[in-house]
Amino acid sequence: MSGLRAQKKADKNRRILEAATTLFRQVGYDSARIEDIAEMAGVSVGTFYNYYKNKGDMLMATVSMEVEEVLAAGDELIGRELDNVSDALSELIGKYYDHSLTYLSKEMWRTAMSLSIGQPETPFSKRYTALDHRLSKQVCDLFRSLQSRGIVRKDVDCDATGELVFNNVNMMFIEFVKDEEMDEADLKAEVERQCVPLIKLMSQV
Amino acid sequence: MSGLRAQKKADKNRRILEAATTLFRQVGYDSARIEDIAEMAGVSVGTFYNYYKNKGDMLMATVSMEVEEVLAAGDELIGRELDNVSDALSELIGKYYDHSLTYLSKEMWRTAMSLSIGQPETPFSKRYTALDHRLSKQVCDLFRSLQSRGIVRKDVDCDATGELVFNNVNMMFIEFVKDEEMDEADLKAEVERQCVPLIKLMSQV
DNA sequence: CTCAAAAAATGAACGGGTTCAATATTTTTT
DNA sequence: AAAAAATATTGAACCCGTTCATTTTTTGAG
Repeated sequence: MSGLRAQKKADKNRRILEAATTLFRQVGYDSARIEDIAEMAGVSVGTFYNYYKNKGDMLMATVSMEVEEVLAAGDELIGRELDNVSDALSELIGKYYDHSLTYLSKEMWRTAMSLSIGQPETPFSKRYTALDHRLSKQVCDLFRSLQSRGIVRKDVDCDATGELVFNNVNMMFIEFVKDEEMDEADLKAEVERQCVPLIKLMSQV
Repeated sequence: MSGLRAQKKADKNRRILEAATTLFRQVGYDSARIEDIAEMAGVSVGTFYNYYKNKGDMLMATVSMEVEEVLAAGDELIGRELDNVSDALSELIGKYYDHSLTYLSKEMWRTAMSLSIGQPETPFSKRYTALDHRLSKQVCDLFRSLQSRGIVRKDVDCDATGELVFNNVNMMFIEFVKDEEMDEADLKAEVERQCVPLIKLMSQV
């Protein structure tokens, strides 16, 4: 019987993850001390560090979950037959933004982004960056899909434009999480404002 | 004689700033301990905190200096009479990037950005964000200047497009400072690749 | 010059993330 | 089933940024 160890491990892993996400949302990422998380999970501080490399790593589990779900929703959208760039993009971006606060608070997003920029060599940062790239790629894919159906001009470079749009969407999202006052409607309005001119230019005449 | 106090204060301020920037560049921001900075400046740890609110605040002096100089160079450029969007933009962005590592290392930039996102309510973040906005505004101004001289199409929204381009330039700069391998040429090539299609679209036909 | 008030300097102590040597538990071997 | 080996747990100790009560220095009034 060598299942005992694996069983306990899985159980503890789950309890730690649960305790951490609960506390992050309840008292905020910064105020949630490792000691508290460990206590709530019924393990010692040392054990916490056997399961997660550090506090930031705990976030990645949640960030990953959030972004994976968003990516899946996006793929579903690309499969559909949309008939103009503006609506298609609005809907894709809407899915990104609507989902963004499902598991994560603004503070958690800020921390994730902050870690990803501040410590680019960590696994955390590399995973975060990879997720970002997949999102960026998805915007490119949407454009390509629309282009193949004659909705986007043939001479538009879908990769360049997709990245351009995604970078913008992402930058606006950073402003969004930096500002507790800003709500989703404000965010969407800002993106709309900045991207509309570009979309007009790339639409079939 | 009440100049003694002010004199000493200015002197210590200078010594602390000098020690900090030296150490930040010499051993890196993270590895430079407050204790070391204080010792090199010939003051105590407590005194360090009388002069700067915290470690991150030390960075802002340097970041400010860097960005102010870049902004001045940019203004000079806008004054000149350039005759096509692509060259004008390349030159402006070139000025941004060429100057970027004059006083700051990549690690220092990363830290500044990381702090600015992670702790948006601090004076540090607010100052950083304000500098960013001025840079963004400058790109808009360049476009408007070109538009008034018939080089950019009349129907282009200079603010929307300027922000779009700046956001992209900024995001590429983030990638640049995140990656120690990446050099300035790589950075410029990436921006070129992403922005060229947009520039074509906005140029006068 | 003296002294009380104001300003500045100090470093020990604190807090919280992280490490690690010692201890405990589980698995494997015989 | 006992011993040895492998694996997991533990919490005290460490590091470093930051704070704050105490001490030192400067100033201006009498």
